[in-house]
Order: sequence, then C-alpha cells, then structure tokens
Amino acid sequence: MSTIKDIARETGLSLATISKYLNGGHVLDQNRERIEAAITKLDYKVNYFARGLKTNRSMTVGVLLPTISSPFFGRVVAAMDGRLRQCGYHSIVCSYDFDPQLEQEQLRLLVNINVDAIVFVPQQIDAETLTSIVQNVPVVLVDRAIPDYRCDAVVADSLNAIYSAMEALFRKQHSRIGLIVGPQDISTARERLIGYRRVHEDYHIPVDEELIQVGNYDLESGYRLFNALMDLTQPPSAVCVTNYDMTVGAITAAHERGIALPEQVDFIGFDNIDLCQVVTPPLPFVEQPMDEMGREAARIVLQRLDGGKEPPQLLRLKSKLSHV
Amino acid sequence: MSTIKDIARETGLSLATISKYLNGGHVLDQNRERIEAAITKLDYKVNYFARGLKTNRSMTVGVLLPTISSPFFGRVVAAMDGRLRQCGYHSIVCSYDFDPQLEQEQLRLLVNINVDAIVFVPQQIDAETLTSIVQNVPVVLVDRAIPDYRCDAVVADSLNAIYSAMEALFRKQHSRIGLIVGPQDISTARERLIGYRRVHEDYHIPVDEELIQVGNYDLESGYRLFNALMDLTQPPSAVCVTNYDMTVGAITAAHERGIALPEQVDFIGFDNIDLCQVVTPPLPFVEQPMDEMGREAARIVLQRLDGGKEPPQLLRLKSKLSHV
DNA sequence: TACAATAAGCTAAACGTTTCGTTCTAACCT
DNA sequence: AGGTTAGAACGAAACGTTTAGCTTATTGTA
Repeated sequence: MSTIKDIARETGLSLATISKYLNGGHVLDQNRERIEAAITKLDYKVNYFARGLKTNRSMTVGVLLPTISSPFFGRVVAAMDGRLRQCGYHSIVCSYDFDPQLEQEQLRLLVNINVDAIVFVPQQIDAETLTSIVQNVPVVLVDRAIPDYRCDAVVADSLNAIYSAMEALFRKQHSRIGLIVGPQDISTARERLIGYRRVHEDYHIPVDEELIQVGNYDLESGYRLFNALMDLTQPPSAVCVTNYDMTVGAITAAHERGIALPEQVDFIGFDNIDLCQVVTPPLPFVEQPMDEMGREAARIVLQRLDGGKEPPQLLRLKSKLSHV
Repeated sequence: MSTIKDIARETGLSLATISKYLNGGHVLDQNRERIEAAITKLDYKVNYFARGLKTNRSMTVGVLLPTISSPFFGRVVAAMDGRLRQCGYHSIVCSYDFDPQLEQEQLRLLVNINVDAIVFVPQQIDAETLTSIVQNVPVVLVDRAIPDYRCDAVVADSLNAIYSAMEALFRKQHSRIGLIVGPQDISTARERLIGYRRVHEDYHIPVDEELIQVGNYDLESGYRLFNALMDLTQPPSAVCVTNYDMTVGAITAAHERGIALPEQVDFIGFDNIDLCQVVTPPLPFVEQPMDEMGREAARIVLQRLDGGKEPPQLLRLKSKLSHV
C-alpha cells in the first residue's frame, strides 16, 4: 500500500501539499496533474484510520434497526443514505433482530467504530442505558421515540393517520371496526391504538374491546387476528391493519375465507403499497412518508454534524391515506 | 476523551503494559485491578482509528446486499453476524438498492473504511471491475456467483431445488407446470430455469415455452405472471414460483381468481416460509438453507482472515422441499 | 521601483495506539 | 553464593495522516 509519502517522493512535493490537494485545497495546475498522475500510478488511497485519527471524523453515519428485512425501514434508509451521500457521508447499517441484548451491543459497536452520528430505531432500550452508551455522538431516533430521552426524532403521525382512516370508515357508516395493532411497548403502536380510541370518543361511538387485536407485527399474527375478528359472534364490518406484514396476513386470511375486500368487509391496510395496489380492486392503505422520514433524518443529522446546537426537535410527519 | 496515556499516568504503569493488558496479555493481579479501576474511573475506550492504524485491522466485515429489505438476506446476514460476533468480528451492512452504479460505489466505500473482509451479493458487476475495486481483501460471494471471478462463494443449489420440486409435481401426474422465475442476469435465477428444462428433458416431457414466465422478483410480477399463466388457452395444472415476493403475488392472484391452492392448481412457493405455512392447507415451498448459508459464509470469512490460503471454494448447499 | 498582499508550498509536530528489543526483579538451581 | 532464567514492565519508534506556523514566489499598485 502506498502512502502520501510515496506521492510526495514521486511528485517532489511536500506531504502538506499533497494532503491539501486531497482535501480540496488549491494547488498549481501543473502540480495537480503531477499528483493525479502519481496517485493513479501508485494506486494510492487515503488511509481511513490515519485520517480518522487526526480528524476524529469518520464521515460515516451508523444506522441501527430492529431488523434488516423490513421494506419500511429499507425505504427510509435508502432515502436517507441518498441524501447523506450527496454530502460526503455514508451510512452503515446494523440490526439487532429484536434482541434487547443485541440492541445495546450494536449501539456500543457503532460508538466504538466512531460513527459521526447514529440513526436509531429503538425497541426496548431505556433512556438511561442509551445515555450511558452514547455520549458525544448525535442520535436521531426514527419511527419511534423513547420516553424521557431528549434527542432529535422523526416519526410519522400515527395517531392522526389512524384517526383519518377511521373517519373515512365512519363516513361510510361503519361503526364496528376491527383494529389489528402492534406490540404496545412500541411507542407508535401505542399511538395508533390511542388514535383508534380517540376517534371513537370524538364521534361518540362506543369502543368494543373485542375489536382490538394486538399482534406482533408479523404475517402470522395478521392472519390469525383477522380470523379472530371474523370469528366473533358479532364481527366488524371493516378492519384496519397497522403494518406491512400483518396486512399480508390479513388479506390472505380474508381471501381464504372467501371474504371479498372491500365489498363484504371494508379494509384499510398499512405501509404495504405493493400488495394493496396489486389486488383488485386496489385497497386503501395508510402510507407513511418513508422517503420524507429518511430525508428529514438526514437533514437533522447533517445539521448536528454541522455543529447545530438547537434544542432537540421531534418531527411528526403526516401519513396519508392512499385513497378512500 | 481519555487515552491510554491517562491510564498509564493514573496507574503509574507504562503505555506498553496497559496496551498489553488491553489486548489480552498477562499482568500482575495487582496491576490488573489498578488498570480496571482507572479505566472505569476515566471512562476510557480504545481509539478505533489509532488501533486500526497500527494493526491494519478493523475487526469488521462489510456486507453488501442488493436491498436491505429482504427477509431472505436478512436471515442469512443474521446467522452470519452471530457467528462472526463470537469471534470478535462485527458486520457492517450496506445496500445498493439494485443500482449498478451504487453497487460499485458501496464496494469502494467498504474497501475505503478498511473492512477486513467483504461478503457480497452481486447483481450487475463483472469480474474485471470487481477485481479492480477490491484488492487484498477477501471476498465471499453469497447466493450468486460471478462468471470468471475466482473467489469463495456460498450458494444454494437452485438447480437441484427446482429439479426436485418438479419431480414432486411430475409424480403427481402434472405435465404442464408453470414456472415464474427471476431475472436472467442473476446466476441463480438462470440455474433455476436450467433445472426446469433439465428435469423436463430427463423425464422426456416437452417444455412449453409459454409456461416459463420471467419476472423481476417483486410482488407485482408474481401477481401479474400468475394471472398470465392462468389466462393461457391451455393453462398449467401446477405452478412453481421462485422467490419470496413473487410467491406473495402469486398466492394473492390465485385467491382472487377463486382458485383453490393446491386443489385446483398445484403450487410450490419459494423461501416464503411464513406465508406458505400460514395458509390453509399449508403449501409446499422450497426452503433455501438461509442459516446455513450465513454460517458457512462466516466460516469461510474467518478462515480467510486466519490466513487460509486454500484455493477458493464454491459451496453449493442443499435447498429442501418443505413437504410434498 | 518598491512594497504590500496574496497564493503556494514547506517543516515539523501531533493524533493514540502497538510492538520490538531491552531492562529489571525474583525465584530457582547447583 | 553465584549464575541462570522466566516473567513482568518499560522506552521508544512507528503507523499515515492533518494542520499551524512559516517561508518563498508572484502579482498588483502606488
């Protein structure tokens, strides 16, 4: 591996000049050419470690997700990465596979490898632990907040999303609407349930607790809980499902029972753009602003990396109902 | 941030001794305690950059995937990461979102940040480009091979997987079997098609080209191509779909048309364990050995990092048909 | 023509580790 | 008691950059 010294020797210039050029500084045209030539000739690459040691920057943003196989997070990260890349930063992704132990470990890893910022979708961790692990590195929470932890966060407005979905169904004269919601230790899943209750309150429609089914965000629970709803002595006339995988499960269950969506049971899915659009007729779904979440997360990260000292902001982005 | 020097000062020991201890060396019990105490007191953490600069190792494995939202790759990576973690290595994931430009860029990034090895699911890149980007870093290909590129690779035996799936259907007297297969620039998708043709040859059953539908591995194409098969003047009596998302699409299409799987049209899915198991009756599917692929990839990586100089190996792992 | 102002390049010190070769200490043997 | 040896600790150099402070060359202006 050749170093900056080799380039200096080859070109007859000093280390400082080479370094200056590499970092975007101005050098004489003639020297620029010489340096370029030497770089290609010797196949020089800057040493990441040496640079990091001096600058204390890695130009790298760590991303920690509950799982690596989620279309939702995949989309958010893609949007974010695109934006960061434009500014010379790169994303590095880790997942903890829903394991609370690993959640902390991976966080420690990111800190250890000196990422300049951390974008984090938390699950179990509490404010205190997070504080103790991460110091001096800006953290941006995505999709979920952590109670009592002060930092930037970008979330979708789950409460209003469900609220409008319900309103749409109320307008169509439904008053018994099934809800398949996620684990209640996830802040946004809680919010979705709150939205469900609040809209009932506001419209003076009683909530039948039987209609609230708590799943764990996977396909199987969507399938099982949709069936559970239909097996009630008094089944709902409409069902709203609140994430990607459970939407697949619920639609499959409906199809199997020969229930025509949305004619026999009205239906609103969540996040699963592909599936909801592909079925005939297309089904309405709540679409969280994935690209916007990614872009905003990137914006905040860049702002912090630029030394921004504003108080932490909680950004609540609007979800939208695909169509009614 | 405190450094090893602070620990030395605090304990009265020399840099060398602290470093030795940090790297697992033996020191007097009394000193060990002093060092430990100083470390917690000063909240010392080794500087990743400085260590890397000296050792030329990052203890980090870069993983590059076509997309970050795939249950298949997610599972493979999880298995791999678990194994690597046991040996003190960590995985760092990037994706190129099916973008050939980004595929190269991300590869360069991984090289630049000095990962010790690269695990790579390639799509478009050719041997020459890859060679020019990655030098002196062991590469392990996963799921797909690259023509003319000599390196370790771990793939599932797609050819035989499809072969056995077809045999199972032949045994049930099907002779017109639809195939929904992936893009033919992906090596394993090619193999799956070859397996389809070969088994027909071997069984002396003619191939009707109409029955071969080439999709692009997403939900929509599974849906559309299943419908295309059913719309043939002479539709197949069984259908085999060859990845996760297209399996969702195909099952949905079948359900919508009121086709009972597997009674009216026999069916074999791929990879989508959740969905195929949840439907009633459960549908057979080809299950690629995701965990094994991950573990084997890790094993090879570790072997290379340990200086292993064996010739590159192409590991072809057996897929299995869930049940008949 | 002389002088300031600007641009370009240089020297050398630092960043925080690891590691080689050396020195010190104490235990063991004959 | 003298000599040997193993174990522990040490001193110092090196890894490949960046950057502050300085020198030299060039240009424009009075």
